[in-house]
Amino acid sequence: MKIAKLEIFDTLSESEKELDTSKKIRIYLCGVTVYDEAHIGHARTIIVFDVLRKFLESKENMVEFIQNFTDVDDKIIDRAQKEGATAYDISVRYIEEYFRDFDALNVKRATRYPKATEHIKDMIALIDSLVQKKIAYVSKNGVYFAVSRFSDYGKLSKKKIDDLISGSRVDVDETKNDPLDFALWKFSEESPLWDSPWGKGRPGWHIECSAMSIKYLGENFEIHGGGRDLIFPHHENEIAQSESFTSKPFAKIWMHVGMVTINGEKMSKSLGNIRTVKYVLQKYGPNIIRLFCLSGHYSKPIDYSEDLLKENIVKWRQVETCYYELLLAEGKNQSNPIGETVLQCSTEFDSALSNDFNTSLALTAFFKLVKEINRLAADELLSKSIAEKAFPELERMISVLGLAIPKITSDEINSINQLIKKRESLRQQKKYQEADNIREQISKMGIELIDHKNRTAWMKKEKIQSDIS
RNA sequence: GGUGAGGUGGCAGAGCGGUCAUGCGUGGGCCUGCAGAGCCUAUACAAGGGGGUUCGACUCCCUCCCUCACCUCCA
Repeated sequence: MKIAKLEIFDTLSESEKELDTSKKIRIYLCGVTVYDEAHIGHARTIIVFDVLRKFLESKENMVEFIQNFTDVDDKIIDRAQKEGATAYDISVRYIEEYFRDFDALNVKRATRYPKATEHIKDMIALIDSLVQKKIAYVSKNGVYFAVSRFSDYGKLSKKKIDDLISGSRVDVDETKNDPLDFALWKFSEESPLWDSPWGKGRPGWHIECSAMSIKYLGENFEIHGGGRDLIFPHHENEIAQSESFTSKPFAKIWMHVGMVTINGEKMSKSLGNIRTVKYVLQKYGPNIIRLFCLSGHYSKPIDYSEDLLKENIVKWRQVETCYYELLLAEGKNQSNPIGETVLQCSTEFDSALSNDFNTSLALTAFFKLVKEINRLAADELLSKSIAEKAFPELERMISVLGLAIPKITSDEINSINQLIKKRESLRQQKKYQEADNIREQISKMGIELIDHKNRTAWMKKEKIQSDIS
């Protein structure tokens, strides 16, 4: 079933804009510069877009999702020099690390991950066109985009050129015609470098996204996204380059994700307050991180704290319980006390996400269903037939949110069932100590028993290091 | 200084011109051999300050205060 109407707040027009879902939805997300470990700030942006994409796909939309790797950059070169490695070595290493982290976070791989270094020709072609149009000029240190030649400059970040100049902290560079002009191509004699019609060197940062998004998604695609901190100058410059090149509006919707803060301050390497994805993954696992990252509206900042992460452990346990209660439900029950709730929660879930992608409200709907199922389960009102109604919808929400229930094998199931039987008979004989020993034994397999009045259910618990219980 | 986003109960966090979600936490009770899960119930002056509009504002307008982000690289 397709979504009736999906609206996303567009930074450029400062209003909610309807996403055209009549055909393939093209999304370009500015990815990471691969010079170091990814942190939770990166993770939030990428998880938000991952859920957006999964939501769209769950609604039968075709999505083409492109996320770049910036693999040529001053930071990469610095890092390489420090380590006596090549820039290439560094970027290859951190791309590998990237996939290790984000596969573990259950992020679906993008349609493709273009790299800057593999698109030098496309960038040169774009720059060349701008030079021909006299929108870019060749100077002593490189090729620059002349901001004065693009009258809409500042439209995305709502900045006025005069304000930018007066408040500017940019180093005065006499070789530029205007302090605001930015580099499209930087001359250099040191590796990594490529030939260009203007001289050896490497591309500026912004041009890669213009070149690659246009190449893979066309000149006017649906959504261009990234962290809020990219609005200026990165996305502003992309607009200037791209629209000067194509003479068409660039992305239809600009979607920006709020920063992850820590003690109220932006998480960033330069402030030295980052928590790497690896660190948090090890302590909390992917599901807790995802619930945390989706707990507030994507456009607002979210403050990292271990207390909040821990709060999500409780919630995650409820999801696991719910999943297994449905999985193991048995027996017949004519009445269906849950059909309405399922439909209602499902509708609320979709409408929350359709209304500027409100994951916070969507989670409320999701947990409403989870709690209702758990309540029925506790009262032994779940039956196979009810489970069959609720399960697909629950699984759909779980998969849209990108959560992953720990898998269980049929061998495990068999041995668990046997142990439960044994424990049951011991309990009937009131041999509680022995029964508890078996519960302990099962618990070591990562299984928690849930005693109901007439039968014992169980669930497989994800191992979470920071879970005190 | 400029631009933008915010300030909601112990914490997190939505929506909304009128009945102020929801979750976590906390108190009491129930269920259980115990534990977990679950249930019932209670809990909070909730809205940064001050004006205004309105029959009525947390929600609209003005003003002041505060926080954060961007203006250099940044998701």
